[in-house]
Amino acid sequence: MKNKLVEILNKNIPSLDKQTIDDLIEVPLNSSMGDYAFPCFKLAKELKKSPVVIAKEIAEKIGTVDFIEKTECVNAYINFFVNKEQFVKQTIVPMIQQGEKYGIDKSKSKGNIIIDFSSPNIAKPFHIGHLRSTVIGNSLYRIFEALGYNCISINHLGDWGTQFGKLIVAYKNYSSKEAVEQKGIQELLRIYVMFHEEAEKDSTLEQQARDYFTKMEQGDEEALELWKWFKQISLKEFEYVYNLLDVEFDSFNGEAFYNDKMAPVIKELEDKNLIKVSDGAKIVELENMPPCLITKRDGSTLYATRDITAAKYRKQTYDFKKCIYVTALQQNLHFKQWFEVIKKMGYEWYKDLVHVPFGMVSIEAEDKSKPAQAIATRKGNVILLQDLLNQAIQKTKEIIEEKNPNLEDKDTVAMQVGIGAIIFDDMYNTIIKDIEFSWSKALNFDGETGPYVQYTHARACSVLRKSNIEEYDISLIDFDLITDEASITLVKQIGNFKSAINDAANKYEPSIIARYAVNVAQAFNKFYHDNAILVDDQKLKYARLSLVYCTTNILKNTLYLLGIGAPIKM
RNA sequence: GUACCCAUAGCUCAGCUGGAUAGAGCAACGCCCUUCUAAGGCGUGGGUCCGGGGUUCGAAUCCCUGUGGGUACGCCA
Repeated sequence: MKNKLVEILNKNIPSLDKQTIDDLIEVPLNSSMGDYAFPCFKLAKELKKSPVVIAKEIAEKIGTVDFIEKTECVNAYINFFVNKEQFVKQTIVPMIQQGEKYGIDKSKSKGNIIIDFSSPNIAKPFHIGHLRSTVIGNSLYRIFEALGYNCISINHLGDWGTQFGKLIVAYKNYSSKEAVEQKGIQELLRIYVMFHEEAEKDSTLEQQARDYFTKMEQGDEEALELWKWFKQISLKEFEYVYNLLDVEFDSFNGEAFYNDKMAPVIKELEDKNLIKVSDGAKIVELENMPPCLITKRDGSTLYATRDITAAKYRKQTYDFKKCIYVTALQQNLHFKQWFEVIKKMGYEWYKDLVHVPFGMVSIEAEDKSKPAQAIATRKGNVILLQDLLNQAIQKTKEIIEEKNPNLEDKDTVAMQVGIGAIIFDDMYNTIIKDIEFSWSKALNFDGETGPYVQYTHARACSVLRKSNIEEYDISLIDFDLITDEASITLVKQIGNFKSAINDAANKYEPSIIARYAVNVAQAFNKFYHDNAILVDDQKLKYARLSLVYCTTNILKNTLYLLGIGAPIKM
């Protein structure tokens, strides 16, 4: 409908092209100012007339058009009031025709996009700090897939480095096979912390750890066996969390995977004359930035070396359209640096490397007047993700017992809602913002929250269920029965679904989907409150139900895009 | 010291590539369940959009600058 308006305006304002007109058209917040509005300020200069006069002239030229009921000039704005029936029909018809698939293109025809996210360190517990990357990455995966891309999720595990030397030494000194098998990561963490405590007293420990890591790099069987074992134990525990969160990875190729692939890349950098030696380390000098370190004095590799190598490998393997890295903002410089190195190597695809940074998570101090505490695994100042999720599930169970004790399959619903609340909360704000974790806020399910959206969806499902209508026949819907303010607002909102997805993708910002979901839910709840749906008047009932049906699909899909389940009862 | 990020209601935040009276939620207070799920809806109060310049017909939005907070700056990741 907007397109048609653009056509008409374009005919009457030849000096502006369609794109410009399209950009200028606004949707007023208040419907008393029309459904679309065109501001004439920009035309004032070239026409050398007051914008108010221009607005009037254009409005007169346009005259009457079939789908526009009324045109009104307010100051320099031309406000268009569209024909409600046509507007509703054009919005709703494709949604009914495409059902659940509306707005979701699963063709995977637009090429490959890699999303590198979650990437926890092996042998350390999964805490709320890891949640953000996981949840944001997963959502971006689903968003880009909905736009027709083939997404590849890569968990770039932190599974290589001196820390594993430390772990081996710690294991040998302070633990046993039985203890690790029984207690898993908890035991690994315990001995890792112990190692650092002991290392302060015994300075030879650090050297022993480095030696063990060197052994690993040289392929020492005993060391590698232990490393593999630690990795396995960690992965098993991570799997548990990923299952709860409903996150899947196409690849777990972490840092260790690139161990034997870095030498050729270093050679390439040397061949291209990009390497300089500084204090024994190999570096690439950059403009307006500190240099990028490629190898240490002792010749061993660094973070950037592995990222550059991984990027090259991924380009060769997947020929990606984009490679997206979801990591904390603190790593900004690191990514800027090595992206620049890729550029200097002459690869045009450096443009397709995207860092999606997010803000820090800290933990609210018990005494709220004091500053929040940074997460510190070694100091024990952590909130384990498992604990958080379990608390959320528990809280949800209590609410269900109170509000809907006869609900069937309470456990499944409690899981979907409890976890949904946590996921939603993490992505409701612009991801760059820091989060100060607070139990009371995380477990609040009122207002703009995941459960609110889920609840709205369940409510809508309930109405559909009671209607006993399975399919909607467009030819039987009287669109002119949808006229009230609340209904029209709802139609406008659900009509924004596709642009919300595009917007979220362009900005790498899942919060746009989350906010959109709340907007739709609010519009639906208002509609639900104002309009009885299951009424005796069959025509009216059918028309309103068609709206409920579309809303249900939209809500379900917004939740899906965020990685959240949509229970049909709660 | 240099670079990057942030600053909007008591709190947490929206505000699209500048546009018509700056919006939600939480918290507070009041109202609405004999009607389709009250995890809901409605209402009230609450704002020098950090300060100062500039660009513009028009700035919370763009530019410059100052302040406050955060983060990062060669052998960790």
